[in-house]
Amino acid sequence: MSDVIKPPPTANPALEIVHSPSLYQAVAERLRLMILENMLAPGSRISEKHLCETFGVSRTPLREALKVLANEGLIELLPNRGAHVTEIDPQEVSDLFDVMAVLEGLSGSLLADRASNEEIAEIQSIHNQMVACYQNQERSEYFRLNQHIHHRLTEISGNRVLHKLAPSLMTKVTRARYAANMQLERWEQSVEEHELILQALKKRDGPALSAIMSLHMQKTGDAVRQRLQPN
Amino acid sequence: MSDVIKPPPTANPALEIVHSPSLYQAVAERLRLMILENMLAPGSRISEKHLCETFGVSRTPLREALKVLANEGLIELLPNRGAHVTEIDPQEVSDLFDVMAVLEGLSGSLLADRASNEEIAEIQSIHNQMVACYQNQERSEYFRLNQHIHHRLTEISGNRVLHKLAPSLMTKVTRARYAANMQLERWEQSVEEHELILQALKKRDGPALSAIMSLHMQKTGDAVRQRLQPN
DNA sequence: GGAAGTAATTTTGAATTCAAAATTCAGAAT
DNA sequence: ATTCTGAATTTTGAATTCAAAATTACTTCC
Repeated sequence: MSDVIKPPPTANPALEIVHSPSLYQAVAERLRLMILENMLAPGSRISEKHLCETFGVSRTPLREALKVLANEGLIELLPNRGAHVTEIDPQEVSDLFDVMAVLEGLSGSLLADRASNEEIAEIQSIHNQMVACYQNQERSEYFRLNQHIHHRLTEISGNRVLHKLAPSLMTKVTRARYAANMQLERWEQSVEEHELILQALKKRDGPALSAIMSLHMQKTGDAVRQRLQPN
Repeated sequence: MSDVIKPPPTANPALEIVHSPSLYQAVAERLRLMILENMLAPGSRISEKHLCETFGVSRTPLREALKVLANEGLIELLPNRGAHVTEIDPQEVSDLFDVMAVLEGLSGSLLADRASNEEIAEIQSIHNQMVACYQNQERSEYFRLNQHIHHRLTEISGNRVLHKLAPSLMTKVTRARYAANMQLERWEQSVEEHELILQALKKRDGPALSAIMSLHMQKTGDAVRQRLQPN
């Protein structure tokens, strides 16, 4: 294997490193996505050399990215024994949703006080798109909008710590949902809950909004729990 | 400056890199502490070369540590322009305490259900030591025990996500408290609140414990807020 | 045929090197 | 004196190199 012709940066265009603020961030971003979508199996070992070739970067920025991901808990670094993708532990996923639920509750309280009319209209608009996706059974676009609306809600809540914290937790939530491969029944229920959220938001009813958003996350958690622990 | 005699690892023993699982972690740990205690002033630029000499390590592990700290939000990495210690933004500190308050609330709910008698006895013991420290006005030891009791409480709550999340937020809380340079008046009140927490825990009164722990964090936040915004 | 020990290979951790970008400094022009 | 220009220096980003540890493969012995 000495005469392997090194291919141009990478074969798979989906894996190419593009629009990079800095190289390690681009690599971290890519890795996150790969772990999220289970392209890297939980528990599997990550070969530095292999990933370097895949991404077309040297080990330095890759290893920097690995350190960041390890800090986020997506991978584990065993000293002198390489990086492993963390397993999806049902207990940890359960714990995660409990934490997310109280954070959503906080978000709801703040939103009722702070959302402007324009912002509420924007949320309504995203919600309408989501309903349309549901009716057309456009699953992945619904998923994308769902991420987006959550992101905007934490942003509009005006608590910057919450807004910075949520995405990294959401990454794990999304990973668990991928693994759980949610069903349609829950989809309908979820849309209804979003409807209730919009109503409470428009009424600016803090306690109600807080309760519903928290409950929504709890129920999502229940559904994921059920599928991860088929007992 | 070509004949500089390189000193043994480092001059200041307090800065020496010791008990390291891996080098970058040890460096990250040290840096966290230095930022926490305002040895590195908020807003100040971090010179890689200088820190390498201080720690006696090469740039590689230092830069890995910087990436991790940036991810935690303790420093900012401006591309091609170095690392800066993040400023302590009063608004962000305020937001932080709001988030911590709901997390403490969750912790309280869980603790009432899950703490064993032995664990409650352990918490009581730490609390007793804290009271003794208060009576003897041993400020720094009280501070240390306060960190410890919070850490144990999240651990005993049994929610691993909470237990992993809290320390990194606590780092920022501690940093804000250092910056605010808390006064004695609040100290007495704080001890009383801890007393109430113990009582609720022993009664295993979930709602009460949740409320008190959350309130305790909110009040700490109020005190810090007041000192950071002297208006 | 299987286990144990040892050499070769691979992989990791960390220092060094190299190139590009930013900063500093000196000198010239206004 | 001040501002502009451009070379020298420093600092950063990333690749490469080197040493130590771990893994693999091979040989020998039972």
